[in-house]
Amino acid sequence: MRLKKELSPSQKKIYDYLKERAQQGKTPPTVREIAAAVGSPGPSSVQYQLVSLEKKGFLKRSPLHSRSMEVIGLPPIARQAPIVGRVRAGLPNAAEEEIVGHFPIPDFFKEKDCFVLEVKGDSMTGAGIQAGDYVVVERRSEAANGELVVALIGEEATLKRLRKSGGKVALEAANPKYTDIEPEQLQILGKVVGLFRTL
Amino acid sequence: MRLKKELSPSQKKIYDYLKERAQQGKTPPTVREIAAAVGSPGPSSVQYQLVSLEKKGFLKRSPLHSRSMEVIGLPPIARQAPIVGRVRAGLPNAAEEEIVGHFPIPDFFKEKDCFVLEVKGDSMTGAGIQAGDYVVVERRSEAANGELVVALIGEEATLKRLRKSGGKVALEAANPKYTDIEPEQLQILGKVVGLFRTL
DNA sequence: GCTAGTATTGAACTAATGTTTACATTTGTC
DNA sequence: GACAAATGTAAACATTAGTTCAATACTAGC
Repeated sequence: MRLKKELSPSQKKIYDYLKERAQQGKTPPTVREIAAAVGSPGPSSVQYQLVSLEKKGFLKRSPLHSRSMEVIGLPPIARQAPIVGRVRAGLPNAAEEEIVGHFPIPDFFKEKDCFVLEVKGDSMTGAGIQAGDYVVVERRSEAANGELVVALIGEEATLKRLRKSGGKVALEAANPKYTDIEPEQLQILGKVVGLFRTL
Repeated sequence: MRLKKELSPSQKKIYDYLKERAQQGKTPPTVREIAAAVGSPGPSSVQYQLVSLEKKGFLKRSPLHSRSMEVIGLPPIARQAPIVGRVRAGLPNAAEEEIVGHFPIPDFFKEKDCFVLEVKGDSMTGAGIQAGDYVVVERRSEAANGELVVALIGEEATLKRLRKSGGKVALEAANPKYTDIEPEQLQILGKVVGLFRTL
């Protein structure tokens, strides 16, 4: 997009202001707020330019509605998944988990119901997951053989690989230090779909 | 936060509606829009509840301004960094890169000027970075010994580990398949600070 | 210099929006 | 059942905000 060439200085000023507001997540401004921001004494000049900007395709507005302007071409807002500090037993949808923060997740996961966990131990280093990593977990109660899952064993949430063979179900660590677990009762909280690491 | 206990049904309806709008990135609604959404025939009932919600500390509003309500306690908007498809030579701040998308990045990087690259080759598998990963890169023109950097060699952007010994500078792959490079001209575009992988 | 298109300004107008008031209805409590 | 508090409704009011209009300056091209 080669904006600068097509926009007059005052149009660019207005456009940049709108973009800034949008990226900060604030409400779109009123015409008079824009006027104040760009140093125009009245709303009419801004109004004129807004029409121009809309004609050129940089804005979308609906007439007769307050603050109803939208900059075209900005990335949509990122969804945030809760970082749960401690996963509780019980309903997987319960809002009663300990939410210690929020983590933005990419569009791939748009439709999925996800939460984020900080990895504590070193039991999955063999799968490329280290302590301190954040894993994105899709909530589901079942998983296929070989998938990385977050499972609840007793009161503890653990990150393991699921192994199904015959009627048996096992949770396998990816670190030889740990031995496999074959729990009597297994509640799967979700499947690991993403991984974020700070370097 | 134990909302349900403290909010009447209609208050919760309004609160949820406001939260939904906010999380979708839309503009806050007008009192009458809320009324329509929750099935109230007029604006005054909603007005009454908005005052209650504000008293209870769930909202912040500034009177006499349209659409000026803000749900308290929502996570701030996530910053998005551009995914650059091809890094060009020249100014590191140039807006003329090929932006192929946007990627949300966590708060840690709030202040930094970042961009995101999709990893192409397998030259860094030894450092736990695979093809298909997305790396978050902080723009800077210098880096210390041992840091992972994105550097420009000729026209090509590559992901390597920087080695400085004496007066010499080398770019080291983390895969024995590749040999080190000691370029005559080295332009560092940034330092790798984060990594995202889809599993 | 002249003209056409563009940009700015100030004032006024109208629709939209927040607010208030008074009254009806529900809900909970004794 | 009676009362009080909370809630829902309806209509009017006041302010804000989007829009229009006429007048004026500014610029580019001839």
